[in-house]
Amino acid sequence: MRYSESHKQETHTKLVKIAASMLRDKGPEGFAVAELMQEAGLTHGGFYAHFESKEACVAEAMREIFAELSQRTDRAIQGLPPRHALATVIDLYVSKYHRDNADDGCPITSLNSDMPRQPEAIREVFDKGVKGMVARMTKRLSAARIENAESLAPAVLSAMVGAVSLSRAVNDKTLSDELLVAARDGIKARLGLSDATLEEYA
Amino acid sequence: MRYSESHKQETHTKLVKIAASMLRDKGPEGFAVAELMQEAGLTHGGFYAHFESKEACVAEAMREIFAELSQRTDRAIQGLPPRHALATVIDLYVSKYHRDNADDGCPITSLNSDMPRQPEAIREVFDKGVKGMVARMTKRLSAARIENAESLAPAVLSAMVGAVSLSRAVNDKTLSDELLVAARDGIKARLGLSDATLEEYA
DNA sequence: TGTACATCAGTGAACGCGCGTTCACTGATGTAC
DNA sequence: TGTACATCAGTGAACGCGCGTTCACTGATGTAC
Repeated sequence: MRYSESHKQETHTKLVKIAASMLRDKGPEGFAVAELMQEAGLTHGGFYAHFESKEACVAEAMREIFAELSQRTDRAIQGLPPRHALATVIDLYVSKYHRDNADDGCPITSLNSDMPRQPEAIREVFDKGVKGMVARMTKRLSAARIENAESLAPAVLSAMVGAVSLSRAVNDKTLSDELLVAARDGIKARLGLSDATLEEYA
Repeated sequence: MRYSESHKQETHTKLVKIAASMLRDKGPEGFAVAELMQEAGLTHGGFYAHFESKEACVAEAMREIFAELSQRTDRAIQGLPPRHALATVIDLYVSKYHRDNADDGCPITSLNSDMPRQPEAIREVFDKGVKGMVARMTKRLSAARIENAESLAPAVLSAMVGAVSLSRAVNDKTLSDELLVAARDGIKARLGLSDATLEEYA
């Protein structure tokens, strides 16, 4: 059963990664321990060699997701001028890809209405994630020389979250597409980031 | 066990009302049939004299909620001039009361991240509710003489939803309050509905 | 270098529990005579 | 008007099921001698 010295670590990483996908796709109560273990090619009993409880697993997965997402976004806008960087962050978040791939997306969007029903430990991880995103948004707005960055950041973030959440919640494809595009354009327009304006500053 | 002729109807109405609260408070999987019946002073077996299944009960409750909310909003802005009416709708929706009383609020906010995991029948009811709200928002924007009402309506609605959802999802009271106020002011500012502007047009 | 043993990631049966649903039943009512 | 009966909203025990968690176990590995 044992393979190499670092084998447990590798298995653990794999489990967290799978949990991170399932958590966002099916919600905290929507995926089962047995299902997660099966996906990793293991049996359900082994779960408790890696996590104290399902709750602890969810918390760890959520921490990992927020960290990964932050890095991925930084990478995507690396080297871009501030206004383009900001527009890119919005375009990436309020996108069809994000809407259609919840398992690879932001937990704020996929889990927001689950959070009020979650235990304290999980809510704390979520809060840290939100605070991080607000802080980074504030920096990006400032860098793009947009006024009132501090009060605008939470407004912009919640508009982004609402747009993707609602476009996912809706079953009608046409309505969903409309919502997504209208919301994205609305947010960018409010920040003076319409495509024409971007060219101007490029 | 029988009381009056209309007794079943009364019981049914009461059950739908309780289900409507529990649905928004705890989510579609978060409340149990037995819990609902107990709340109504009945035993769980009687549930199936009123509903074909739990799913049917959730669908009916959601239809009822959307209808009730629409009427309540219309009543709240009755007689107000268009711009004040619009500002009032936003103030009522993006409010601490709405954040703190999910069981009495809008299902779009309390159930958005549950919807992708729900059966078709429930998603259809949800879609109808969203379409109704978008249509009414469009009318209100037009009445307030705001341009591009049709493309702005879904953007405004999703910003409102995102604001309340996120302020609920967050556990930290200070952060939650900040998010709520920042988002509400942002939406109103974008529509030229800041308090000063309202006075001007009053 | 070769052998005996301790370790512990992973196995798989079993647990208690809450869930949605079923069903034989009860008994107050409205109706037929 | 008084009596016998059909109705059906509501009762409560029981069902099968999936869940998170526990636990005695296995067997390849690293280590002690």
